[in-house]
Amino acid sequence: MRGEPGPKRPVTLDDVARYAGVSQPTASRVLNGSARKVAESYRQRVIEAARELGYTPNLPAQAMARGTSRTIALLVSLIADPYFSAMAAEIMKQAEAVGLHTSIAVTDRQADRELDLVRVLRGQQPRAIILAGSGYIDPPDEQALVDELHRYQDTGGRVVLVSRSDLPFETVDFDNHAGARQLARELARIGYRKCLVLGSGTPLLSMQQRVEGFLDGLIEEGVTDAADHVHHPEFSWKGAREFVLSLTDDQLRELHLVFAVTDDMALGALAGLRERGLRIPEDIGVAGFDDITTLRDVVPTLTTVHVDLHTLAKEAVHRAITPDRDLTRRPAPAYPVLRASTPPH
Amino acid sequence: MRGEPGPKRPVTLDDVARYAGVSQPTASRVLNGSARKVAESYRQRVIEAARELGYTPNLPAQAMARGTSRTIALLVSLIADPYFSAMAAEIMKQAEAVGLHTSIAVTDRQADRELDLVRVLRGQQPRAIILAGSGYIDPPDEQALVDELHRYQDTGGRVVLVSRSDLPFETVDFDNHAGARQLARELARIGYRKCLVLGSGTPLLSMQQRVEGFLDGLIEEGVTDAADHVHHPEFSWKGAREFVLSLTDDQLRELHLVFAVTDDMALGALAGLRERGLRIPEDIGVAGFDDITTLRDVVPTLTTVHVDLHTLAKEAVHRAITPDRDLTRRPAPAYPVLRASTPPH
DNA sequence: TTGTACGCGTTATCAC
DNA sequence: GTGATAACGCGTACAA
Repeated sequence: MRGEPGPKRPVTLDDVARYAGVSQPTASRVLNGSARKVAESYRQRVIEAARELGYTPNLPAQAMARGTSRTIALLVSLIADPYFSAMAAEIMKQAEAVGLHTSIAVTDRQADRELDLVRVLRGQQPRAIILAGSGYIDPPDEQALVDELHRYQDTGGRVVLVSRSDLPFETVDFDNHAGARQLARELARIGYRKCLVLGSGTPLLSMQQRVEGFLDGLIEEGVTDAADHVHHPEFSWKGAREFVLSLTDDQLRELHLVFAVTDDMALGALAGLRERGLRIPEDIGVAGFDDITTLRDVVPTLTTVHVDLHTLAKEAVHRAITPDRDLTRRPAPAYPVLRASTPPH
Repeated sequence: MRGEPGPKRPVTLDDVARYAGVSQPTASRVLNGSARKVAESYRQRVIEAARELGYTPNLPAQAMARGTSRTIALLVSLIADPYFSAMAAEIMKQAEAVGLHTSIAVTDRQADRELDLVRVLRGQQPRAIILAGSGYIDPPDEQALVDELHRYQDTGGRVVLVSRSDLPFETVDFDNHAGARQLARELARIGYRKCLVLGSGTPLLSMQQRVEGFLDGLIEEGVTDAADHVHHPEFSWKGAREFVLSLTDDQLRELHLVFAVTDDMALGALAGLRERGLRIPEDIGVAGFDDITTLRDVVPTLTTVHVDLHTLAKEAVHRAITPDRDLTRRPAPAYPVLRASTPPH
């Protein structure tokens, strides 16, 4: 049975020390300190006492005493999104691998929330702040955000941008251009030439790189009018679908392929194309970018560009904990994966 | 240009107070305290000083001084999973609505990690610990976990289980039984009678409730041999697919429907059925449970049981911050949504 | 209403 | 090696 429900005081290092019959600093050295210059007999007693009392270090207290925490703060725009949740999971895993906990905050795509959250996160005294992804509904008050991050940086914090570069801080990203270019070349080689390219209505460098990479790839394969078919609908499943629905039958009929800069948009386009009575892939091919895992059950399986999240996350965490600013940009690999949505044309 | 890169000290409340020409407690009262008994003139000066200096409260310090933080800790088994990420997002949103930040940790389905993480989370001194979802690869050392959580509870922390009830703590869950029962009744009414039921190989109460609800629903509609077709493959997409692949053609042919206790498993079954040459829904219907949003692009659209995440998350957060233990169990709604994967049979 | 003094749990700097 | 003692930034009795 449980004891009295009256909230007791948590077990502190002091309790452990007293219980073990040593001084509190000694207990600290055994349990949390690095230099192990404690007699083995004391050592054992302290460890035993901690175990018996169920001691857990008070992290806030440690953070304050040390002046730094073992936490990295992660700011993502969405979490209930397969792409961002995969990204968050990978970053958390990498952080864990180097002994860091991760605190996540979600902006929900609102730029003003981003500023507030950075402020809060900064208050957590994290080792680094990682801002992943972007895409806003309202235009960001960039200057205020930059100021806030600079203040954080000035106090020794590290700021790392993942898959975005709209702010003047270190960035890690995929090789968007190469991935899209390679995809375009492979598709062109199997007969896809008339391609509709759906970029992002929101100006995002990563997405622009994907558009340009795709166009460059087509041009290299001799497709000359590629740039004529680039559009920038709203950056979402909905936006892509609605754009496709807005096309005329004639416009649709002459297309070989729709390439969207994200899988999400590609699926929106796919939904729209089907609503217009087109069969995928018999009448028109569809390709995306990201290779979201949860799309394995979509039929037909989607041709896309696989991005190496693992490498990206590793690089991001590496930069988050490495003080010297090695500005060598090593984009994470991205390579095309051709599937059923784009059979040879 | 940035100033000297030499890490400066973060701005403290003391700095703000000095800058504003007031004492530190006064600054505290203005910026963080609740009772607003500060002269308006001082008030203004403090706020202005804080703004100019870019002050952010040191959360660890606040937590220590107050003895409690404004954080709730969330422990989920997976984050790169549409179901859990949706759950996490909703819980975070609800927490935010009551002014609480959320700290997420991921067990990656390893029970031993769960114990470690609870220990770490406890160290954060959160207001509450919410454990969402379950499903382990290795069997949990339940007693150690329970002890750890009890210690936390004894110091005034709150423990809330979401969608699991394998531990002796407050639980919030969906109305699994009613949702599955209703689904079964609706399906039976449109002709589905020979139903294969895929439960969870891992013993989980929620999943068992779904199985029983479904069977009860069938029985109410006059299907008598319902219980004969219940199986418990590994609790995953893979497990469901492999189970379906292990069936004989004869067994498959006589089925009208496959019901799996999660959408994830339903899709695994669907993949397996297709590999066996069956057309969905012409040859056999498929239904799941959860109504994962990201499945909107699956063809045919999946019949499932929609779960009201919003209500569940709200209830979970409510319990996490409400001291009195109101043990009235109010399961969150779950109701069937019939889609293309189960046309009238 | 405002300021002084102290405590929160921990680490770090010292003497011993 | 070990143990006093002083920080760390903030909240809060208490006194003024």
